[in-house]
Amino acid sequence: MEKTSTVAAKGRPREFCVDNALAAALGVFWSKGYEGASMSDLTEAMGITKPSLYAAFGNKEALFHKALDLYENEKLEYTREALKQPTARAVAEHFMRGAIDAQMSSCDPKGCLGVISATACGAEAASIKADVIQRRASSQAALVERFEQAKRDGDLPDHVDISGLTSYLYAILQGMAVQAGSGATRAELERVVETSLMMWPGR
Amino acid sequence: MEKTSTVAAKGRPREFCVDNALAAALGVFWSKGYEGASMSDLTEAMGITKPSLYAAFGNKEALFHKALDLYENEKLEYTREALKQPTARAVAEHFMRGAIDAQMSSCDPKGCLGVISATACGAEAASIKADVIQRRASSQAALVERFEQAKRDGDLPDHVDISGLTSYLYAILQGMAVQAGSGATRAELERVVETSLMMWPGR
DNA sequence: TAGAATATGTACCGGACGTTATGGAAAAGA
DNA sequence: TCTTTTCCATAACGTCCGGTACATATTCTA
Repeated sequence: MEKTSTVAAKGRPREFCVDNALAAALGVFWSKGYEGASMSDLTEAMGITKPSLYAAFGNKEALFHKALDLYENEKLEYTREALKQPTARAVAEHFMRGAIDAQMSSCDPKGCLGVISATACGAEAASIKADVIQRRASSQAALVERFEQAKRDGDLPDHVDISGLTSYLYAILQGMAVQAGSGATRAELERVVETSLMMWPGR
Repeated sequence: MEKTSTVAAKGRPREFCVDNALAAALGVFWSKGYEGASMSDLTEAMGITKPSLYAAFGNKEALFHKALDLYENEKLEYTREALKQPTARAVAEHFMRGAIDAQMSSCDPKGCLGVISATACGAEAASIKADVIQRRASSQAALVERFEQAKRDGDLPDHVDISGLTSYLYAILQGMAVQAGSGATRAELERVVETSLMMWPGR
């Protein structure tokens, strides 16, 4: 007796687009952080009232998790693209240049939502922080796997510490996010990338 | 008619040690961030009441700036020590190993107060963020100067982008702080440092 | 056309926040 | 001892927080 996703809704239809509202909420969380974003900030940016928000998304925390899903799917697509690059070096370069585009987009807040949410330290953000850290771990695991493949390909020297190299690359990405959030220019971040690539093994 | 800092205070002497209280406040800010630290958190950790806190430190923001002074003087001493190292590589290594000690001390909160405060995004933290960013800029300028000296010493190749190299090293340090605050182990951070040193030019 | 079901806007809840007024206790100088 | 100064403690202030009743409005089903 599963309800096939019928087109005809029962009651009064909502007057706002859930996807648009969620995108607006993501923008608020991204620029103000989880705790820094008040319900008033959110409802104002989303163009809805609080009861509508609670009816559609549950509560503030659930809204954040959904915004984080959207962030991963839309803004972090470059990370999945990066893993498909042919060499370890190209993977790293794609990661870093993609991070610049994502963190310095003129129409999005600066910095990385993951870094912002993981360094937010309030008590109420504990579950938020845990979610972000877990997502990062699985993303990092994928990169480890990619680098191990690179080593099998003879693309990375045998003596390389894969886990260390992965954490190292992530550290650069996170540091770039910190700097992007602190007012760094795109040119400055590009010089960080150039410097990193200068040091990267091979070529 | 300047009042020489007389030893004899007029009225009733305060019953708590200002330095100890400030150190306790630093611990709270460090682990909870500026906005995450409530006045109740602070007064409880400092062992004083709110009126005492306001009388001695002004308000929450002034207390934070003084805690930040203490943090720079005590916990970031290794950065000034690092600049005295003989080679650019030794400077970088001292920075990174010092960062591990500072960010992973067993008796201090994990991570870096500067990174935490710069990524805190609430509206009330704007002045806090500006202060932290400004301090970081002057610290970074000192490292640029040190690397320029290294270039003059023939210690860094001429083609190196000093500013890029500095931002790159800071990015690694900031990324390590993010990871330290996210539950990374000391061993993991040490592998980041080893990887970074593996790639560092020279030796 | 009645009724069920859902969305909306207003107005409000208890609680935590940073900050301060008040009142009394304690220690210094006279 | 008296005055002055500064301290400590309680309790309250006004404001904002996340979250919610309530009544009204709009759609579908029957």
